[in-house]
Amino acid sequence: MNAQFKKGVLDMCVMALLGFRDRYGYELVHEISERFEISEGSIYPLLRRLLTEGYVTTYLQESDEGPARKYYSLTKQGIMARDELISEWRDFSAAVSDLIGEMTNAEG
Amino acid sequence: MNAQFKKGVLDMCVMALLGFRDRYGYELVHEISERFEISEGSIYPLLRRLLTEGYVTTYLQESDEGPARKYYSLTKQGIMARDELISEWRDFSAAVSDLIGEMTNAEG
DNA sequence: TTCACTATCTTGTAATGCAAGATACTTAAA
DNA sequence: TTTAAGTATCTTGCATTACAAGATAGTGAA
Repeated sequence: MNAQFKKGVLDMCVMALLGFRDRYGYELVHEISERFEISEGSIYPLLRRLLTEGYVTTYLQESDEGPARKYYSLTKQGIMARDELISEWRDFSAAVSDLIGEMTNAEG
Repeated sequence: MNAQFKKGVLDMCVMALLGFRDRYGYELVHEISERFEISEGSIYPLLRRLLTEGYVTTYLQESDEGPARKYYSLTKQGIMARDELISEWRDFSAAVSDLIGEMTNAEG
């Protein structure tokens, strides 16, 4: 999988998942991995960025299965950023898919 | 428009356009600009990369309207790279759109 | 001669995914 | 006891790439 495709999209996916319910980093890695390849080295720095930008807040919660989990919760700013990203993604991915469709259908 | 979304996608779009017919840099900038925002500072270095990787060849052609145009032509390797990228893009963008759809429809 | 348009190219910066590795808790097998 | 597997977080440094900004240069019209 082309790593470049994921640039910017990962933020959006994480925020979309957090919009549904709070989640912790490890959970996000596994959740997204069901859709496409992703590594922990991408998610943890990304979550830190979202925190710095005020798009998420965090709280610790103990677990019976291992170390405490750090849950992430989407803020109002996060919701707005997410919605903006999703809107841009829809326009952009549609434009790209159109272009590809036109160029490959008409190919000589 | 989120610049991050374009990472990797621009290569694919340029190669898709070149798969239809040979084009020169300035032309590509304007062609792609009809679909989404793009600048010359992205296209010319990108074309140089494609050349280095053997995905395109070039030839000069004089013009009545200004300086000579450098046309880019897709090689067999370029065609294979393009097809691979397009296949990955289709899978990836579908996965992302699905995830977003599921998370925003079911939102509380 | 000045401007607009056409056309190519370079430099430096910012952003971000990821490999690799460190740390630490729990449980179960050897 | 020791070892390993699974769960969980975090950091460092690297590679890639879009783009702003600016330089250069040809053509044709005002």
